[in-house]
Amino acid sequence: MSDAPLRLRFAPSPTGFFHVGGARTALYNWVLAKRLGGTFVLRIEDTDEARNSPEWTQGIIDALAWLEISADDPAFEGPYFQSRHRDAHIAAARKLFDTGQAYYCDLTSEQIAERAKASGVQGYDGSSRDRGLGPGPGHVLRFRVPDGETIVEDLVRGRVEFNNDTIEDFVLLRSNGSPMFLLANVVDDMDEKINLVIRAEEHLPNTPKQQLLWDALGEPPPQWAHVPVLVNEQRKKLSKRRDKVALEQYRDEGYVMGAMRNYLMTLGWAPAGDQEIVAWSQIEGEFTLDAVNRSPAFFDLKKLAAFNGEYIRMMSREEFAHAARPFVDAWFAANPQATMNESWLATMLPLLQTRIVTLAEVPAQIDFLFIGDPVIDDDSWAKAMKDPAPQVLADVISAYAQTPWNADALKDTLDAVGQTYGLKLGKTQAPIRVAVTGQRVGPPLFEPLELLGRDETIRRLQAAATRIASTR
RNA sequence: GCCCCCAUCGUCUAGUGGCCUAGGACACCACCCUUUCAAGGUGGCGGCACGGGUUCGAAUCCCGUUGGGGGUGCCA
Repeated sequence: MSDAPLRLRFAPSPTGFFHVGGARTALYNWVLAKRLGGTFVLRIEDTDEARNSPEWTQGIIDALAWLEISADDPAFEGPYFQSRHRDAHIAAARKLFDTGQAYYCDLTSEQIAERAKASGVQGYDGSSRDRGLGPGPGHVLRFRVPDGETIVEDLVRGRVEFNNDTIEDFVLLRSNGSPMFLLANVVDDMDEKINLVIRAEEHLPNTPKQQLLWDALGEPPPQWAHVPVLVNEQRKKLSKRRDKVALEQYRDEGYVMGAMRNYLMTLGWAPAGDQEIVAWSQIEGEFTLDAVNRSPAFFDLKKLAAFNGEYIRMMSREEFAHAARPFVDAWFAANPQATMNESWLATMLPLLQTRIVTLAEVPAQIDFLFIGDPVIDDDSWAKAMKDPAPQVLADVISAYAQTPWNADALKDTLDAVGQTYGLKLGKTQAPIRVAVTGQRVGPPLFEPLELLGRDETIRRLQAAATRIASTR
């Protein structure tokens, strides 16, 4: 490798939501840029006019920022837009044509398919190579693949050999004159002085073609590193159609950045030691490409969830309250009849921190506090209100009329009632919990009772007693 | 079809010829703790795809088989 400063790039196309696979590739590029003092170039490959849309570009920038790949960081350069370099791509194409390394071809896709069918050999057969065609309507510019073999030295996969006979004369310029990916990508890498390309393995078959282009244009190719693809449970490449791949969606569902970032890094790589949940600083200090795995990795939602729960538990109370806030606010916005009580929220939040996996679960755990009547879950009701629950309920109502109103006393009083029926506390609290919260499971019970106060608690207990009476 | 890549518990991985009776994590199961549910603790289940070599010695090196994946566009 030369002594030139390390320049990496991440080159997504703005054709949809930001993909978790793209996020992993971006992270691998970013961590190396930070680790080695290199530059991370963001290049938006917006040359597919049919599928591009400007809003996706902002989505990419926002998603990267969420992962703390910040446009404000000195290591970050860009974004550059490939579409603005069209002239350079075309100039490179012209140079290849002028030097005899590319030629025009007027065959349509249909004609090529017919010839392939007739000859039994798939792909384009190079039949226009020596026809001396110039540019014109319906003419594409094709690269004249030289004889020999192309050897790709890959930092992850080692030496990969391709016989040039297996590489067809690929298209550089469409018949409308616009440059194609293979060319544009190389010319931009050249212009931006990229010397290490880290991308997904699906690009490995493109690499000999691109390396040939570098040679033909008279520049030494960059180093390559092809990282394994991310796959679904069927072990197929993650796809936007089939799989949940939008990074934004995970963020909106309450996955936290640290967990996502840490998890993504462990798909194909592992930090030293027995710990895989580690600080970003450790990852930055340890990551190397030769330690990256070569086989595809399954993007496992369960493990992501486990990481997320772990990261939530690692938060301080303040961090957790801050992180949960948008989800609480969203719930109140959707439930205008509910009344916010900041102090109650602050009391409950710490009780939730070990009980949720995503931040989006927060509102459902505490909503009963802020609405007039809890929404009774039928299944919970049926299970909790079996005998002797009605009698327990009645006894608790009268006992709670005079108990000192604090969580400890409420617990002791309830326990005492239960014992007269030979019940353990776990059983005794069930009907009370359902009466007050509507649910059989939830956060610890006595703290919210204390918050709700004697009147409201007894009102809810009585409502439950009435409901029992009316269904008998 | 052709080209290329890959192959350690169900999953993500550690392992770079002896430290491996293969380690960790997720998931799963059991027990403990416990006001429900979690969290936490303890323990358990479970793997080097197969067949040949090389070597005193192979999860590690070589070859083959099988299996999986990627590519094969006037998409990127």
